[in-house]
Amino acid sequence: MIGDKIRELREQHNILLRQLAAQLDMDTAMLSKMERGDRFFRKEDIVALAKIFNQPKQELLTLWLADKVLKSIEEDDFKQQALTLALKSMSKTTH
Amino acid sequence: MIGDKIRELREQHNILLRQLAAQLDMDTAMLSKMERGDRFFRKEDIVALAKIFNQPKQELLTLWLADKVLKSIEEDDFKQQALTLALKSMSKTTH
DNA sequence: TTACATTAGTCAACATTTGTCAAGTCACTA
DNA sequence: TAGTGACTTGACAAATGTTGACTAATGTAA
Repeated sequence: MIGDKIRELREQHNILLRQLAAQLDMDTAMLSKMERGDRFFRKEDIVALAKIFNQPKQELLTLWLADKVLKSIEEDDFKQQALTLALKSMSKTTH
Repeated sequence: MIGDKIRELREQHNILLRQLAAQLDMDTAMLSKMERGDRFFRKEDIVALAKIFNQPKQELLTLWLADKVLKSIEEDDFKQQALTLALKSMSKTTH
């Protein structure tokens, strides 16, 4: 999800994995895995990427977080209800 | 959240921590922490608890999962948007 | 083939979570 | 007051998970 987005942006900008990886100071293999959803981006990387591609930081971070959420409940049924419940319980405590 | 629920059920049934812990084959200290939200229940424990207290499994698991979700995004802004997004992206892929 | 981009696999270092134990608090009451 | 039972807490090691670096494999175009 966030990986797809990053790949899309990278391709639009005609940048190679290796080049982008260099900009983020990470291993090419690592970035490949991240784009493919095998590994997670670090938050700082997302921020850096927003800058590099001139995207609203919040949009990318939201995508990234949503991935994290989905991963945390991977295997389960009840996902939907749990998310809905989490959302509800959040709006109670967050002003 | 799920912890509160379990504690509530346990007290309604007049069972001691130590007794319930024994039924779940775990340390009393552990169960205490779980009820108080310091530690996570394992999924199997929730299932066992549903049986013990004669509750709909799904209801308890949903509470439990929601806790997991909330924990996975603890520190962040964008929580709400991310959850909403996760929810959306889920309903697309889940039939 | 060669050259280059990407992906897959492995592994140790590091981080997080878990379970256990002992000591602690609290409320009650002999 | 001291003793008891229920529960909580903190410290720690063991178990488990995650990360990044590296190398090997695969794909692809010339």
